[in-house]
Amino acid sequence: MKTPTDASQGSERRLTARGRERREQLIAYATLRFARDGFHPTSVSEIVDGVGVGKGVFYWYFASKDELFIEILRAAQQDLRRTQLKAIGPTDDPLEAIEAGIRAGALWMAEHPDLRRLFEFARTDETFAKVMRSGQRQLVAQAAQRLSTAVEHGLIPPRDPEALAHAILGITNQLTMVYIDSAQRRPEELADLVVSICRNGYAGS
Amino acid sequence: MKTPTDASQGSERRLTARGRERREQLIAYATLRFARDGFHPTSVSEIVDGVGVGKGVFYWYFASKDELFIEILRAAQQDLRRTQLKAIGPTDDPLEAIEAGIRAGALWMAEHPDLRRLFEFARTDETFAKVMRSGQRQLVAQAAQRLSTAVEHGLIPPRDPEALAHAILGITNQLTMVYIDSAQRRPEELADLVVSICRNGYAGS
Amino acid sequence: MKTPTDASQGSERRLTARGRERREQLIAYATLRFARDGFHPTSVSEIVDGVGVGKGVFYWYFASKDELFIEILRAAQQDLRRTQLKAIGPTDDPLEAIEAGIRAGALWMAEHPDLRRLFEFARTDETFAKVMRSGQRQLVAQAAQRLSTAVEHGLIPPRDPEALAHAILGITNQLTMVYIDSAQRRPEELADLVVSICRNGYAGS
Amino acid sequence: MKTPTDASQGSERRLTARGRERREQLIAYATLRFARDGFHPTSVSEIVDGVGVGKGVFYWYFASKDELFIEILRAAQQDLRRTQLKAIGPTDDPLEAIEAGIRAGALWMAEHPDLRRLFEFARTDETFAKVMRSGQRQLVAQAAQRLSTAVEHGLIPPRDPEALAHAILGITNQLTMVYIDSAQRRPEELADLVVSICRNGYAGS
DNA sequence: AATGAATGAGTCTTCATTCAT
DNA sequence: AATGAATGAAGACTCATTCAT
Repeated sequence: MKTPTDASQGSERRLTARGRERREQLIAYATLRFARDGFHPTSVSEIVDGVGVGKGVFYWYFASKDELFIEILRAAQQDLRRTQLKAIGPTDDPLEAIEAGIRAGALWMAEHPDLRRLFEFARTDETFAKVMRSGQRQLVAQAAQRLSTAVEHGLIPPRDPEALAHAILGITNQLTMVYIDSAQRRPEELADLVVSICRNGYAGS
Repeated sequence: MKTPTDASQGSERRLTARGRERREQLIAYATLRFARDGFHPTSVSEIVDGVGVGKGVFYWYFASKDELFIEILRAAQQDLRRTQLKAIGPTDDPLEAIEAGIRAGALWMAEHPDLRRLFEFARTDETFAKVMRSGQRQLVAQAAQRLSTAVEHGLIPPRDPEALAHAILGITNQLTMVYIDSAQRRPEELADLVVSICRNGYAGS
Repeated sequence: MKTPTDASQGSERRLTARGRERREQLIAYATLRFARDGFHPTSVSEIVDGVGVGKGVFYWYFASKDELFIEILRAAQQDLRRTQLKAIGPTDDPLEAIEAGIRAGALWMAEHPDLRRLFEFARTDETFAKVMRSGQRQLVAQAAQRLSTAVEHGLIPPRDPEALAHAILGITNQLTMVYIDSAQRRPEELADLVVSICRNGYAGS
Repeated sequence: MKTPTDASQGSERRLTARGRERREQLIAYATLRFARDGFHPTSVSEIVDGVGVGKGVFYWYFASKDELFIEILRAAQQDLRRTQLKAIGPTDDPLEAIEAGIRAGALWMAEHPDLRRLFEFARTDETFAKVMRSGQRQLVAQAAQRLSTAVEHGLIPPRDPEALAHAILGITNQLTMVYIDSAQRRPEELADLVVSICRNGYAGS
């Protein structure tokens, strides 16, 4: 019925330099607050007040609170994937690639505790779980691919590569959450720990 | 003229049989809805409507929505711990105990997908994270204790037992989430998978 | 997704005597304000403030502002139809019935200027036009039926009875609007005038 | 720097050819949307988006949304009156003039369904009712004048000419609304129907 | 124990309008 | 002439909680 206005259009509106800045400012501040207080408990009012702009500004840049959150999630997922790919680089050794991937993932999580929290919440809210599943699928597929190759080359015992990939994800999430949020370990230490446990489990040599 | 202390006191009020039933009914329905739609998106109105009672009933049995949720969380955590302890039984073999604990944990998660989802959300909301941390601390302590023993006995290589415990938790959560919610594996299969990966990691024999 | 709450249920909720009173009070005041200031310009806040209750009360009794308006329209249309039928009574003479119908319609409009204004607006807003069309269809059908009978009996010259019914409606609306809102004529006078013009047009004897 | 009087002055600013075009474009599109969706539900944003210009443009050409609407109404009323006068031409026969006026009015309404809808709404909103009343007064006065003459010449039975004029208006509005919006009759047919009913009522020969 | 009614702060969102460029 | 950005009051509606009965 109604022609959508403002940011509600599917395509992004053309923004000036100042506009792009404002947008980033809003995203940054919202990320902070969503991570600290939760998505639902953080109101749009608090966000615009925190940034020091009028309420309309928010809706000039984002179609809704949900859309902003989804955008944050998407960008973060993409950044994680890219960081990981860059870290792995052009290796031929599958085991090396796997380890590099795990390490890069753990480091990213350690260095982006806010985004990690958002991921965690998003998985629990059906509105955002969809987005998370799609992103996670890609992440897991990448890892599973490399694990599969390693199995074929006889470098690791045969086991469901997808399950392994998920296990790695679970370990990374949990250890990052516990040891980074409590500041008990530095990112590099943490990454080493994650790699070691992923590789050997509790009984491995 | 009755003193309207209601449920606000920490101690539970004395309830008739019917009262206890009502209370359970409310808890059960709320758990369902919190798991399906999320805690914040589910209103008290929806809960009482779903159960078919007036709004006052809710506040007769629970001091607040938050308190109800906390109670659900506490009871679930306790049930998980007890289930695990019972499954382990009076073994002397640390390795056996560890495996039994992991298996029991995975099974419990697989059989209580709603509660698992609530756990997941609760960890992301500062209001409930406190409760979760305390419960998780106990769970991890139990596991770490056994892992520590196994290390002392030379049954497994020396590694930070607490980190291992967390890793086990992470693997269990992640694999249960993925494979149970998507109905891809039966609980027992899933438990085997979790045990196997926890023990060996991806590279272990 | 969400189970509807409060008045959003299709069926009316069970109300106490006090509740029914409140409801009527809200309807009466809203009718007044919608008629005086227009539907869109009248906010729900103004309505509850005018009645002296909290904002939630409105949504306890009505699912939305739109629904309240539709209910007002429906009730008014029904009242008009019933008033007209009662006024016509069990006549055998078609001409008499037609005249009685016109007179009753004009009187009702003259005595309910607020509702007449609401009708007028409702016809111009696609959200409510549907409701209006359905009510008007019934009204016109009743009149057309009687006109058709009169034609068959040779009491009036043959002309499209439905068109005649609409013409009667148009005359009634317009003359009531002009002469009642400006207080230039009393309802009975007005009704006589409407009947006379409907019967003869400008050139008829 | 220029004094930013903009369109706020009563007198129109001097516009270039391109400017005049833009203005007409905005008026045309706004008319469309106001008629289709209603005045209140159509936002200025939607209008400028629909035309494909920035928001400032609107306020360059019009002092406000209300003013734009009033201008549309005024222009339409003027066009209707002029069309009617031109159709009547320099007749001496009052009856012929009356009929020509009715026919021209009905035709105009049939050919401008959007404007007819706007008229209808405008009458129900106190902000615009003033404008409508003034325009309608002129229209009715013209018709009443001719009816009065016809009465004096003994061409039609004596009846309040102003009331007759309003009745004609009511019939025209109602029949146009019903039969044009539903596309059941062509404008010329409709005009014939209106003339016939206005002349004879339902009982006239 | 339980209900219907009520509260009112708070939520997200819209929108007419203005302004700097 | 025109644009993107900004304002902020106002809008409809929600909801945890309380209260009288």
